[in-house]
Amino acid sequence: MKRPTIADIARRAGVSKGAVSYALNGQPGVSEATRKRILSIAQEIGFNANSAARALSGARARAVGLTLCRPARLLGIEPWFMGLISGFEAELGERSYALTLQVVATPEQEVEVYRRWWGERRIDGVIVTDIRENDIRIPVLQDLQLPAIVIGGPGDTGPIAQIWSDDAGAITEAVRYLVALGHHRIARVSGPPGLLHTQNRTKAFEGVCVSLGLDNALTIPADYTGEEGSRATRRLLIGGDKPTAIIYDNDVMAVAGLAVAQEMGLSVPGDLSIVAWDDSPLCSLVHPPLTALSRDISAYGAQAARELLNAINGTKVGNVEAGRVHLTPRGSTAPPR
Amino acid sequence: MKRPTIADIARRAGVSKGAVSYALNGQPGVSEATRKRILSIAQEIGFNANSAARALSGARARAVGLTLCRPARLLGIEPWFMGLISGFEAELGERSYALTLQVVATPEQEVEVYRRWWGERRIDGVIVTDIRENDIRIPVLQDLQLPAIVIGGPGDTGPIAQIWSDDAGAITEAVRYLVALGHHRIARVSGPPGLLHTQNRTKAFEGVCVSLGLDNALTIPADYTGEEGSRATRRLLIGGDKPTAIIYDNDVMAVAGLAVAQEMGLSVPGDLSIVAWDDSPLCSLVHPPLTALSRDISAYGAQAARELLNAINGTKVGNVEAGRVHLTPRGSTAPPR
DNA sequence: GCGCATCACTGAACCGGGTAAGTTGTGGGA
DNA sequence: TCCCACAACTTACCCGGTTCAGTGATGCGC
Repeated sequence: MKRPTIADIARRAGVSKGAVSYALNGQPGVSEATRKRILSIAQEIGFNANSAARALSGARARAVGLTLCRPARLLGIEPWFMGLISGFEAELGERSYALTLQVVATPEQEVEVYRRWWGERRIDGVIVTDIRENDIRIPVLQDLQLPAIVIGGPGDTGPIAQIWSDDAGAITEAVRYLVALGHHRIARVSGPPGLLHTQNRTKAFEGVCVSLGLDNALTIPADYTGEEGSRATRRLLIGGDKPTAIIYDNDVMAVAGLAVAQEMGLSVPGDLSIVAWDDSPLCSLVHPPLTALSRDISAYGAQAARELLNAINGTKVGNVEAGRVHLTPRGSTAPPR
Repeated sequence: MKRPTIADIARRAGVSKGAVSYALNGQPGVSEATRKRILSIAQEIGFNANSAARALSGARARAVGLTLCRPARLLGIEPWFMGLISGFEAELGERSYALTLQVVATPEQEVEVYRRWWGERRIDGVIVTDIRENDIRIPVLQDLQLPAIVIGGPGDTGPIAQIWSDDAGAITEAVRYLVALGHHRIARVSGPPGLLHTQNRTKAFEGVCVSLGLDNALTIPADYTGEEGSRATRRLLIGGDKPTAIIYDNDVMAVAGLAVAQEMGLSVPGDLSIVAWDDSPLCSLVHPPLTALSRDISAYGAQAARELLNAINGTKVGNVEAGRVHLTPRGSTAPPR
């Protein structure tokens, strides 16, 4: 089955290729009558512009790239990325941009993928996640002049726009809530300490604990996986000065923490309160359902996609804060016994 | 920053564009010495072939497409798709094929996406999941002559190759295991009844139950979400003739079922044994960890990608069965009280 | 020494859209 | 009546690879 081209349309409409191109792209240079005729022929024969030809003639590839840099076993379970992806899609699909995905193991590989994509002209821009301090990807993107949007921050990303959510406000709300319930010994199991938003959260957590007079606020670093979440939880719960509440930096670790508590015969929330950062269906799935810091990840992704498309189209893009994070209390938090 | 092209390489090497193309693609027509010179220049200036130009000149787009047709809230949490994706990637990345993703709401939209991709020459082939009886996508793919591989089956997909895992063998193993533990009343909570592999599993489940003399084997249809998993579990557990073991068609519903049991004060595995189909980190995350029917989803995805690439390259592809499914006993199964 | 095959390359035509520059045809104003 | 402006096109070239038909030069057998 031969794919229809603008030449086919031109032949049937009795005009030149150029006229068809103008008509299809809403450019001036054709009469309204001709434009209508051309559009209806295009519709009739099911015409879709060859994306390669379009991309080749200086225009856009009409695709954006996303690299996923997580170990495979975590990728599957963490709802975060899929939430983001479905948010991107909602926005990209509408403007018929495609999303190109690549799973990588290290930031170095990520840089290589960016370079290749750029060289191949495969994409018009990229979405950058899991930003670190002095992230090696930033200078490369600047060098390639590849439009980009950074998810996570705030931090120093030079001219590349960022979008972030109010981590400090969120953790303040969570700690205040736990304190209001009567908790004094609150611990936190964090994500990878190299990540910028982990650092921001840690700073904020320590700040609010000091300001509320909690002196033994402890953050144990982990890596978002269930294994490390369990390990960190065990470490916290076998100590003498056990916390009565733990805040986890993602849902997976929180669920793992809940399992450890149950396994050790502790009652949740009686003996231990649990708060998960980033709500997801996972949190409501377990028993008791987990109190969580919720934000609309899909909307977050959609906003990021919009900003990226703006950056691609040359609109000046500033740093933006995404929608608010709020605490969703569920069964995993209560006053300590 | 200007992207290097083969013309740049040609100029520096003092040969024609054509010679460079032959050299880079390992075609005959250039001497070994010239080829080496050209390759080293390409390396030096960081050349990457423009994918649009390549795709335009009759060659491949070097990309494959995957549509995800699940409600957004399920997409995020079900590890299955991400497992598949990371498997595809492992294979595709090696041959520098890109993966293009699109989230859709209905099979009709999926068909439209296929048509658009094909018209735009954006992809060389597609991976089709969640196959149904008389699936509307099959005739469209045949019509477009778009290379494809169907994940799931076996079933009638005409000339399009399929890859599936041994569902019948798996469920037989699970039921035999539960019977050996002493269970007589075994129920199952299935995925959407419209899906081909749900039907295959249901048929096999009923078959093995009859052959083992279990007369009240009940399958309650659900849709893979936690909500429906909970609902189905409640329905099973409030009846008079309660099952002592439940097999769930995915991990999410199994975890939801576990939560319902705990909420109702039932002990797992004392009062109720639980088996999850498709193992994932989620199963080991909860307490007690779930006995599961494990298969290497990532390897499954990798194999599917290989088959698809074969189909794209015109190699005859037959239907294949993926690696074995095996039972991984964990803490959620025990003899009934 | 001649003819012929082979090698190593060149030149040019494609692929299918985008777009600048050129060409009509028409109407209006002076 | 002539000139000019403008709409409504057409023509031709561009993007950057791939590929096929040619073209010298070389080697080899007889």
